[in-house]
Amino acid sequence: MSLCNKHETCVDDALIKADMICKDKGLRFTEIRRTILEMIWASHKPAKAYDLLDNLQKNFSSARPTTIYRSLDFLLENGLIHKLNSLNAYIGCTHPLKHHDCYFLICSNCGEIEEYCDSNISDTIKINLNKNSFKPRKTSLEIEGTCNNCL
Amino acid sequence: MSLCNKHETCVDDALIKADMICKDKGLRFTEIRRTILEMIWASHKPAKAYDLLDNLQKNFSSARPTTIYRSLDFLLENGLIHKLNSLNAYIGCTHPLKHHDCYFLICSNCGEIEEYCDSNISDTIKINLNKNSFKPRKTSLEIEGTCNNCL
DNA sequence: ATTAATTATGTAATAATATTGCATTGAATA
DNA sequence: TATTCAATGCAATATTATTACATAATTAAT
Repeated sequence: MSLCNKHETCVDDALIKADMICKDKGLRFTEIRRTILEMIWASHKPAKAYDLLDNLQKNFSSARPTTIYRSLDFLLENGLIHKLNSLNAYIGCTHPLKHHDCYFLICSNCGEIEEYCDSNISDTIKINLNKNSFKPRKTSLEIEGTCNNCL
Repeated sequence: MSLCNKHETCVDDALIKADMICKDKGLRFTEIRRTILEMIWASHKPAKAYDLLDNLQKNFSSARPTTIYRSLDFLLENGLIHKLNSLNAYIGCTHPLKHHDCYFLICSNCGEIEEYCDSNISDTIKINLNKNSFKPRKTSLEIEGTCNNCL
């Protein structure tokens, strides 16, 4: 939690942004989807699908794995969350409006994730892919290590 | 297969290198481990654990999921293969001797993987992590897109 | 307003990926 | 040869994710 210095507001911010984005795109931000996004934002730790399911079932007793995965797909497709492939886990996107490439610093000591967007890195990758004539669609960069706080 | 222009020898090369590395480090490169590495190298497509299992059982009928995962762990730990987190699949390492950071170009059209190692990218990442005082241990960079050949 | 079309959810089953724990075998070492 | 440690055998189970088909809710068309 330490890397978030305004956790009281960051969840609300995320939900408000999500509302805007969905309204804008004519998407249905249903109660289930909203609840799942809220649960994901509740910590800065990566959320696991079946933990989300357990939680969701407190309010939506009919929830099943599909319920979760369908909502996760929705949230992923619309840039509201990211999947951390190396952890099979999901985390809220901090900038769903102006979406550019971003990567993740995963602290294996405290479990905290930092979404870090740096155009230097994206640019370097782009330049080198051009050299290699590869046309990228989706980049996943996950760096496991020890964070600032834990050092 | 197209990106490999000497497939007859590349599998053998990989096995010879693996032999050397294991001998050097005093590791036991058992028949099972060798067979699995060979199966992984048989294509430049990512190998799935349970496909490897099916294959392995032809020669080692007692093979079970643990058999595979234990060998995959061995091969991963010793830098002989990589795991592609975004695909839950495994691929041979092209330079197990001089190991530096490397990343993967995944063509979603033909399924081919290219292991691409570029110090520009690793350096840029390192510099930016230093700025951020994060101490990296393991970097996973996977780029999905369309390869040279398929364009 | 009513119907039709589309999207979201309910529900069950199952697939795909991976791990745990304990027993046994085999290789290396003392 | 006895001992130790590493590798494998084996069963069970945990974790992650998808498929298929039915029903309900929302939106769009008439």
